[in-house]
Amino acid sequence: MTKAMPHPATLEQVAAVARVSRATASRVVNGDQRVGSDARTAVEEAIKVLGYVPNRAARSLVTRRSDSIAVVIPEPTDQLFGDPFFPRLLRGVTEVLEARETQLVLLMPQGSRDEDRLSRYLSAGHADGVLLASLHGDDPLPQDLQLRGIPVVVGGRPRGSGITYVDVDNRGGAEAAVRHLVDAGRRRVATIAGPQDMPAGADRLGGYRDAISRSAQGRELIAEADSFSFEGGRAAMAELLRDVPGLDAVFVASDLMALGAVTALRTAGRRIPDDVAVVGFDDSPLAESMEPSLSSVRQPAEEMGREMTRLLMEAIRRPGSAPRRVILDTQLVARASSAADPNVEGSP
Amino acid sequence: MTKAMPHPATLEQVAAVARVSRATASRVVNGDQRVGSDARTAVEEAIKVLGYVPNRAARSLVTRRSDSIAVVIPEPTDQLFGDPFFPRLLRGVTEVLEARETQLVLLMPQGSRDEDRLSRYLSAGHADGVLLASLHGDDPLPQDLQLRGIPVVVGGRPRGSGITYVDVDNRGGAEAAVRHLVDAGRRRVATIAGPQDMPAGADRLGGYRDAISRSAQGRELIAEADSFSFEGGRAAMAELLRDVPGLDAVFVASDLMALGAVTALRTAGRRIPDDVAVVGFDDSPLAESMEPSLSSVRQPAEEMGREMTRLLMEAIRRPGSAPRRVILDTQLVARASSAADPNVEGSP
DNA sequence: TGTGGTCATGAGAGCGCTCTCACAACGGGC
DNA sequence: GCCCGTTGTGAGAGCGCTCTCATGACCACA
Repeated sequence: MTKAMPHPATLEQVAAVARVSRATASRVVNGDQRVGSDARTAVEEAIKVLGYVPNRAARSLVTRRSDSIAVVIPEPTDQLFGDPFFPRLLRGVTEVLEARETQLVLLMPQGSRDEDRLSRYLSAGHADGVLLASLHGDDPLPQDLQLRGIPVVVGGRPRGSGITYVDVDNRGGAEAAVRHLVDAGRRRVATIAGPQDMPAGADRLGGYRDAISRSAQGRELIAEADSFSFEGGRAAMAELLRDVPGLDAVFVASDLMALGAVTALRTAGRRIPDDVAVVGFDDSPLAESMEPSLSSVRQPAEEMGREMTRLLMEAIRRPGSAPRRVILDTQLVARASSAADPNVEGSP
Repeated sequence: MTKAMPHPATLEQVAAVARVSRATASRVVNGDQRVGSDARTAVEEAIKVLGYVPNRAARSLVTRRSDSIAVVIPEPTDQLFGDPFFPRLLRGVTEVLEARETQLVLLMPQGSRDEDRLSRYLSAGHADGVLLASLHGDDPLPQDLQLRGIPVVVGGRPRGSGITYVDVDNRGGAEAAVRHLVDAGRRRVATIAGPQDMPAGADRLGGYRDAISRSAQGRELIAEADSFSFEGGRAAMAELLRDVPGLDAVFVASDLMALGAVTALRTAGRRIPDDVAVVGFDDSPLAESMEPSLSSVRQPAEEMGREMTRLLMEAIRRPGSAPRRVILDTQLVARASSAADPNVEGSP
């Protein structure tokens, strides 16, 4: 079954076949311009014939680059994403790396022992840079690595400063969602906010406030859920209905919470969107699946992955350059749950 | 900001500090038993003092092992999983690799050009083995790699034979779900099956058939959805209600389809679980979130990752050993949607 | 024809490690 | 006392590559 696998071809062999020196062959492989066209074509031919692929280990050994970057995903991240945000992010990362012939090494530390190992691993220069997926709370890891001179880019707004990061425009997305509701003629737009100790939670609430302050509706109508969960959304909606029975729209800071909110609204006998319009956040597959389909704010996960990777490659190329931050636009996807109320539409 | 990063310590330096030869230092690092205790402690001390971490590139160069494995996730996989099956699988993989000091290189080929590159990359020996996440249809990749002598383990049942793979017990899980419904006193248990050209779809339907054939209910009540989607589930449920208005339970081959089915049941005025009990498959976060909460069959994603990795490491250690297959147990998580019908309970 | 410059090419060192082989020291069997 | 095996250690080759430096060919200009 197992075929005798001959050793992969070496540069030496390529050179021999092409009747040039190893140095010249190396130049061709690495795109050095100063090679005569005869030699170049001969080498290219030899590479094709032998199926030559450079040996990364040997190359790394001398260049002191690993041509790979590490993607670090700390423990509880997968809890956060009920939707495939995560595969999408990775997809974006691989897309950019692919073109750069760089490898993605995935690290998922669980517990502090793993984090130690990770720290040692990274300081040993086994990765040229590090991508840190949204960390929980005030993780010291990015600062740590930065101090060690290892390029880092964080996904999501980190606590500290001086760190390059990419975030989605949570604030702007929330603001757009609320504006959408107001523009549709809703007069009492409430929000169900996520936990305020998470940047995403706080920013989305901020966006709601921005929009309300610019609207005719004077009062803010806020219920804060203690977690981005179904039950959190349900409870917060029940609370809102008790305090503000007359509300006619609600912006919910996550789709899963929105599902909970919709359940509570149904229980209370409100029709969606006729009585109450609902907009969620994330645009998870859930959103399209709900009845009625849920309007939601879409996060550009792939683009986030791409942008993080671009910034990291840049930081690797130019060590010591100033930290940067990039905020990516979100996009409101309007669906049935926030369709304009036919009774109200048209009235001033 | 960027601290001058001194070169990481080399084995040579460790040897010098410990006053032994490089060879002896190497023996200690690699756990060779034949080292005197004096030398051993001296080297260990030196390693600690210098913060020595072996250079993987140099090691790989001579051992011809990469001490890394590739995890390949072909394009459309993320569509399939609305739930975080995928992060959980990777978590399991990293868990095992961690202990083996092996790296995980993630590859997400998109399109055939990427697959070519991937093929070349892997044949160049840049990974000691390959983990293939559930592939779509009859991907030739596993056979390909196997022929090239590269150890492969596939997640999910592949089309061909002679390949080591790990799968969850789709059939058994489905059978348990249906049995659960029958045991709860349901008399007309239907199923909404997934696409039959996917192994998971076919196996889950097989499980339903097994259970029905062992039950008092003679007739199989089957509707086949054309995809594992919300809409597929909704349409199939509507069809079932038309053909078999008297059904009192339904096993749905995925949670997302179950959500669609529940919607259709509601529209038809059926109460859940009083009139119709529902059980899904996947136990995604969705299941717990639904109203009523959805009973579902849980897949051991982490364990799948762990087992795949174990098998791969084994295959790497012993090249040419016989292909193996491992089927992991699924677990029925009973929730409100399949609670025993109070009207029926107790009656013979 | 001599001189300086550019350009293509090759020789060779050396990246950090493992592993084979040689060797010294020692102990026991005859 | 001789030979054998065992055990701990070191010397050194060499993995496949990049990159510096030297070399020789060629051209332009004086």
